[in-house]
Amino acid sequence: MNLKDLSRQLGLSPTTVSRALNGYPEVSEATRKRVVEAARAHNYSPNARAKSLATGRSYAIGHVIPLSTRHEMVNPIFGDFIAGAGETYGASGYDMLLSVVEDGAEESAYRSMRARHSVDGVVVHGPRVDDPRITMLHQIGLPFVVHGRSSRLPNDYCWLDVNNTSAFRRATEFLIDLGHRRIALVNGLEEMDFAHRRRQGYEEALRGRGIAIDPALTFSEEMTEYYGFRTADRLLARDDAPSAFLVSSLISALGVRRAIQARGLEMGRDVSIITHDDALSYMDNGNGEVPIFTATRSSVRQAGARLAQMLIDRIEGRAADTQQVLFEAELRVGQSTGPAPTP
Amino acid sequence: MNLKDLSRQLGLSPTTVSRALNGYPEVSEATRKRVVEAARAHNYSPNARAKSLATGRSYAIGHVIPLSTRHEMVNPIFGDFIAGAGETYGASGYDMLLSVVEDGAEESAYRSMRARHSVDGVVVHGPRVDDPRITMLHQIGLPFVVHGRSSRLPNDYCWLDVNNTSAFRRATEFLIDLGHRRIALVNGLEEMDFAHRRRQGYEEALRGRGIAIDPALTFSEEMTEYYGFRTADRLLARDDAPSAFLVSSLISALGVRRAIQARGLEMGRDVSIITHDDALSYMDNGNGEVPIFTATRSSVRQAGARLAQMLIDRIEGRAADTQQVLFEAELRVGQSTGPAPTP
DNA sequence: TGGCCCGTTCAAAGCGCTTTGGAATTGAGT
DNA sequence: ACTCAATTCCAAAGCGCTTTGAACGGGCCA
Repeated sequence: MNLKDLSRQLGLSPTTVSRALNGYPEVSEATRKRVVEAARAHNYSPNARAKSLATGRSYAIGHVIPLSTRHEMVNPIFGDFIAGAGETYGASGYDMLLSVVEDGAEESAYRSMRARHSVDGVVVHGPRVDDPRITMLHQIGLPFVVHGRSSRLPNDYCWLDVNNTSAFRRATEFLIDLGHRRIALVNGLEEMDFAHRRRQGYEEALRGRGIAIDPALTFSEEMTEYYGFRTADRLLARDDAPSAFLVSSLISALGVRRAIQARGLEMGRDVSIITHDDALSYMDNGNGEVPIFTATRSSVRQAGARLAQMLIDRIEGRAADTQQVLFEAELRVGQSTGPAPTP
Repeated sequence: MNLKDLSRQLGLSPTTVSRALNGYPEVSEATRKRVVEAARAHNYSPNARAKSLATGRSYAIGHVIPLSTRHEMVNPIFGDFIAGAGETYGASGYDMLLSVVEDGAEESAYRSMRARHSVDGVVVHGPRVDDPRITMLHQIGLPFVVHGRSSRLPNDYCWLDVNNTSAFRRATEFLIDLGHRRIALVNGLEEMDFAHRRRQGYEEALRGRGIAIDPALTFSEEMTEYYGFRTADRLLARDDAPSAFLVSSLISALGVRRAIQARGLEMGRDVSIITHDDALSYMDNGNGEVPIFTATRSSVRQAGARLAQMLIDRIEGRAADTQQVLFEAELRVGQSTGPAPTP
């Protein structure tokens, strides 16, 4: 069933039927009603390809995700982000086009989406401190929004970010207030902007309280469970072991906890942990009761929903080209922190 | 830059240029070369919408995922599955269209994809024991493949599944061989086909060895960390606590381990665990060395890649409509299992 | 030299929709 | 009765591509 068939059945021209369905005013309410009902009865939806060819709009948003596990995207938070964005897309009638590419092929993927007119805009995931994709997208004129920011670039694009610096500054200060002096930072890859900013927050807090920064206590890697375990395990073996860990991911925090427990120590008494928590649906950190981990928390799913809305608003001309939204993470105190043990 | 522009620049007709780029034989190698180079030089890719309108093919595959967390999709394994499928799509020139929908709206999402001609086929995720989507897709004639199976339906569709029954049978037998008699089953939702089959395997093994099935030891819920913790915590408080746990998800297994350790017990000595392991990229269960958990293991990413290939082969007419692939899970012995403690 | 075939190119139609620029109908105003 | 504007509808062009059917030369054979 296509437009022509439908219009023939109704004894109307395709023009009128199209207008009736798209809410144009040049058609009487009586005919509109007749048309809409017939469309539903025959289960008619316009051919999306034809429609988009005619309108020049594709009603689709592109997401390019690199394959490599070095990157933080094909990873636990991805599903939740997509769920949030997908919610928004569904409500606004957009499709989501996912493109999984080899590392380094991201730029050409964006170019291809542009050349083939397959999307109206794209979402940039996992920006680096100095991310070439952003300047490139500007150049080729493909509307985009960024999940996160790129510190070293001019701040003239559209982004949504968590205030990573303040979150980790507050978390560090919280630990210092509890008497901790040796605080390890188990960070993500610091070429990633979020990790870079988290380190800044950590360092600001230490400097602010006149505590020297010990490079032997800071780590930057891909955030697996094993990374958390291995790092904590080695540190705890030392004489000058840290009394607290600040961790960038709940997954890695699980590893840190495992290392602590493997040594017969107790989390929250012998060793404290604060982790960042993306509020993932399946990793609920305490399930509404007292959280297991004290955490800086911000829902990545909500971020996805909001960011998608920003992009659509921009595409449809309802919003400026440089909306910027900063979420503040909440510091939720759980069972994993306590006063620093006296030596 | 479109076909017309490009052909004008070359002094050729659009026909010839199109044929040159699509590898048709009616064009001399000299012109083909000239055309291909010009296309690259001008960074030309055909407008995907126009192309698909003309060919009737869309070169896109649809994935519909329900929002609800009751379902197992917007969840840890989703990212890995997509990564695998995306790999295949990329290699074959297909796009992936993701549609996130309210629970229960899945069928209408498929219908809409069909009516709007926005995909050439779809992947069905998380089939129930008796899944209406499968019969519906048959009816509307949209090519599809299923990740998993639907036990109670005629077996005449295209699927790829892990042999869940045999995996859990073997795992159970392994525990029995170690002397365990009270084995708890911490399963996923048993309306889901995979969980249903896992229970079958578990029961077959017990029956085969003449061990009575204790309903008080089997559980069926959404597989969160907290579910594992809570379930194990309660069971271990009992006088007749199980000596082993068979768990359907690594995430929940983490919760079980936490409960064990919280009681000062040791995993692998006091209490054994076997879990299913989807070989997720960021949850590496032992990192190449001795696995932490003894596990039935099967890569969900590989499943995604293979299943995508099956669908494409089918769409392009290279394969039968009812290919069926059964992966056997590998039983990897790790540190979480040991002989049953003597009471 | 005429006729035929092959290799190469092209003009034009068509995919299913939107949208421009009328055309037909109606009703009110004078 | 006639004009004019508003209302309601339509024919046709166009979006950028593929594909059918035909044209055009040149080489080859008789």
